Amino acid sequence: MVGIIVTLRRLEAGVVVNRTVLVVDDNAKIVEVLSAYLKSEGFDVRTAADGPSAVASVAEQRPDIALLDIMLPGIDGIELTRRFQREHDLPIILVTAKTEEIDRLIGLEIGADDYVSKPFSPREVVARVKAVLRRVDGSHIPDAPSAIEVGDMRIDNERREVTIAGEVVELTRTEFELLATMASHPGRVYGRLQLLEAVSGDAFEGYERTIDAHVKNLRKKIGDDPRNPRYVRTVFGVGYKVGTD
Amino acid sequence: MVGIIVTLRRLEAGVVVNRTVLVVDDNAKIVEVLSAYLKSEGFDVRTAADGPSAVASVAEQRPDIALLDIMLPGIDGIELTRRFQREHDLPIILVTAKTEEIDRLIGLEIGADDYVSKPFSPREVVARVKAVLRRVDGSHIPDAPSAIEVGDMRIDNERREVTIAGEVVELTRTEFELLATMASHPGRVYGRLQLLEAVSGDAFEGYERTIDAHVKNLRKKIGDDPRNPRYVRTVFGVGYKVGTD
DNA sequence: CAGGGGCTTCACAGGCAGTTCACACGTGGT
DNA sequence: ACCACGTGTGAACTGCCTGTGAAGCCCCTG
Repeated sequence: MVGIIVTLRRLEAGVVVNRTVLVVDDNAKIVEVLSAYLKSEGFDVRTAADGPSAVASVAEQRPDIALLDIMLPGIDGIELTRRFQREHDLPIILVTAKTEEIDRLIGLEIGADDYVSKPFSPREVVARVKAVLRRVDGSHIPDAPSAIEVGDMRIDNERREVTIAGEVVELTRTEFELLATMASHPGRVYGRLQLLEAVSGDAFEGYERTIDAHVKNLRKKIGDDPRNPRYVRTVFGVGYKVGTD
Repeated sequence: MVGIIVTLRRLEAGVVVNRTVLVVDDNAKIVEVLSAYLKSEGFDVRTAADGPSAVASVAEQRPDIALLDIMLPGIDGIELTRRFQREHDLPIILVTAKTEEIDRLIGLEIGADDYVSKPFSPREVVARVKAVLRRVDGSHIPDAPSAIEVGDMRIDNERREVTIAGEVVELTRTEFELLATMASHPGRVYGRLQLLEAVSGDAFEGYERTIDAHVKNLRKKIGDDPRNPRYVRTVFGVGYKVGTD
């Protein structure tokens, strides 16, 4: 069981302080991947592998937000959520193994600020962490515009929704991640390995050409012709990019 | 007239040099992935697939840091660590297959500067490489160069795009690599073998004159006259260079 | 447990890019 | 000025890269 704490910058008595995120999961790999992403986004990260460790970590120093797995040794995520919210008014994002659990949790009025179901992409988690922090203290969190526009296409990270000329386009999780990743830096070229990592969290396993398949499906849905693309351009021998030539 | 925007560099006797990382692993894919990420962060990367090759590579030219797999044909990573640290005072990051091995290794006081356990994310590795280099020589490591300017030509690595006086010039992958490689050290002369390696990743197969063909095509696209070049100059009997005379 | 959706992998086809060759031209040395 | 050798160049050839449809697999759903 591992817990991670992450932070984004915040102004405190005139001093710039990184936001701290506590990540709690017993899967070391998940913790590692999330840590890397959160750190690269400017958060400070602390980790815990089980319930009691998480409690100790929060008691020692209150993080700005906690990411809790539900299945946890010692004390489970639900109990932790109750305790942290009551005692520390801590924003919480719960991680569940099954989608259906979310409904049950909401029914139980657990009161977490957001939920993420596995499998999730690191990008998605980071986006939600930022969203919750933004919502909670309404402040300026650098980066992460909630929506990006490329031509008449609009990518809304918070709602996880893409519209073209106002029309909603239904995308799968992977397709959205692919598009959102590339659109976060329009014009920048992304290699297949980078995209594979952004989509699956691991660049080492998996077939690079899988990305091609997703790009194909994505293009079909957004009505993009590979020969004359408006949105997703292929960069021969390198990868793909979105937007400006 | 040469202008450099940003880059991962260090001043050495007045000369700008990229940091060099030696990646040693017998898994070709891992080497490939790590190389890609490290290069995209502005590092020069050399690779070796076994112990003896690594020794030869370091003897030939000392890298700034080495990334060693523990399980290695010929000479294992632990022995390499001892040798490199004793003989070259080389910063080392060890890669292990099992987390538990790390504790054992620390117990053995191998003296590596850091450890990474598989599976790891490429980002994590890059972060640790930077951290170790920062720790070792105290200097801040800036982010990867986003663009280099030579006269009115701008080479944007992130977008993989070249503009001259604001006009975009369409280049193939090889042409871009060629130009970007030479432009990373304006004024420095590159031999055909060096360029062949930079472009194909392998200097030992291929015809040197192939570079000439690419230079020809490149010059045509950027509007450079071989007799009176503004950007890519021929160094008779040696190779090519970009920029200042 | 049958159905469906989504992710991955595979095989094939077409096209673009890389390589090579041969010859013309320029360079530098004698 | 001549010669030898390195370089510029256009065209043909080869090979790699990408786009694509289809099949397999896994997980979730009803």
